[in-house]
Amino acid sequence: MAQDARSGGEALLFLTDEQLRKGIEAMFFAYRGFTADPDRILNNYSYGRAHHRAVHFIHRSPGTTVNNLLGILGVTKQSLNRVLRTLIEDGLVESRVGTRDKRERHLYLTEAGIALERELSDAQRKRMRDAYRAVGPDAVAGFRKVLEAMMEPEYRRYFKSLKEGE
Amino acid sequence: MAQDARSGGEALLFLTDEQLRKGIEAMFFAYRGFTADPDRILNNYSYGRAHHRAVHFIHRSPGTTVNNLLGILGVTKQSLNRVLRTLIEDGLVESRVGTRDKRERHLYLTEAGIALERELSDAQRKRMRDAYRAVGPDAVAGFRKVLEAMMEPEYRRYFKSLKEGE
DNA sequence: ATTTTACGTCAGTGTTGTTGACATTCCAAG
DNA sequence: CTTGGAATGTCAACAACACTGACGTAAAAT
Repeated sequence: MAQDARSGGEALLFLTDEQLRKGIEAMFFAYRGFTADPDRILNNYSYGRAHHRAVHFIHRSPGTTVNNLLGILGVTKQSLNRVLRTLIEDGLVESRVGTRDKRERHLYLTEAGIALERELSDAQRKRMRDAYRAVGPDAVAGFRKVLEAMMEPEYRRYFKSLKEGE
Repeated sequence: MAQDARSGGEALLFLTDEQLRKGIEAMFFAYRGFTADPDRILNNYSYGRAHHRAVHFIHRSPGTTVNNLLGILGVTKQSLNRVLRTLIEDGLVESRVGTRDKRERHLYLTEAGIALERELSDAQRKRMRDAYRAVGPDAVAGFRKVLEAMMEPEYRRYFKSLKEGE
């Protein structure tokens, strides 16, 4: 891959292969930090990240359908179903048959589910807040811009649609 | 970003739970984008992310030992060993007994290993470069700052030690 | 000589992803 | 109204990859 940074001069120095590799590794280590706290908590409940993701997005969009969740999470419905089944059995998630379309199942967190979601997101938010505080608003704005630019277009669209107006 | 730190004396508005949640979700979707290209490539070789990580860090630090790699990757030796064994069997990685300390195994990429590493990192760098280009150097600087702040201290130290001087 | 370190391996388990098969429900064409 | 296909979700079996625990070998450190 051409080292196009050279041709542009000083202004593009942040695009050297070396800089990009640092960015890649930073992403790797940061994501581990990002998931470390929830992972520890989930371990106590013998749940995994898949449970966390399901709980998170059900919390964000109560009443969402299984199919909806599939699109967001990007896994097979069978994989999601296993996770949902345990969450339902354990009384953290409630599944209601759709009234308009009885094929659909609408998903809601129970009180216990809300409690777990809070425990997880409190921990994750704390890490995010500490990081944000350490670097200041301008850096945070840049952080968010790069993350958005890195998403697959399909999910970027979804993400942006959430930003304004929920 | 609709709200900003400047408005109405709310210097900390970017720390609201809502803003933090957006950051968390951005991280989730971005990381998926970040791994999407390598995942597709690895699929052709029937390798997984674990192989990618091993290949990446052996490439970055040729001659690194198994123990070293364990520390960086944060997995058990059994887990790493399974991956290394297939990479060695497939002729992508070479394991040489240490000369100074014969207990150690020093790991190197073979020609084939270097080729795979290049294929993977070209794809990943391209995504990173496109994202960087889309947002500009200031945003990238902020991105990097937040990522560093989000790492576990132990790995942040390691990461920073790589930044200067390799 | 004994202990510790580095590495490899075998066995067992759990989470999470996959495909394949199947039941239910909706809807539209005949 | 019936029927066939599409959509939604469930169950079963399997693969990848993480984990723990136990054991073995070799070499370095004490």
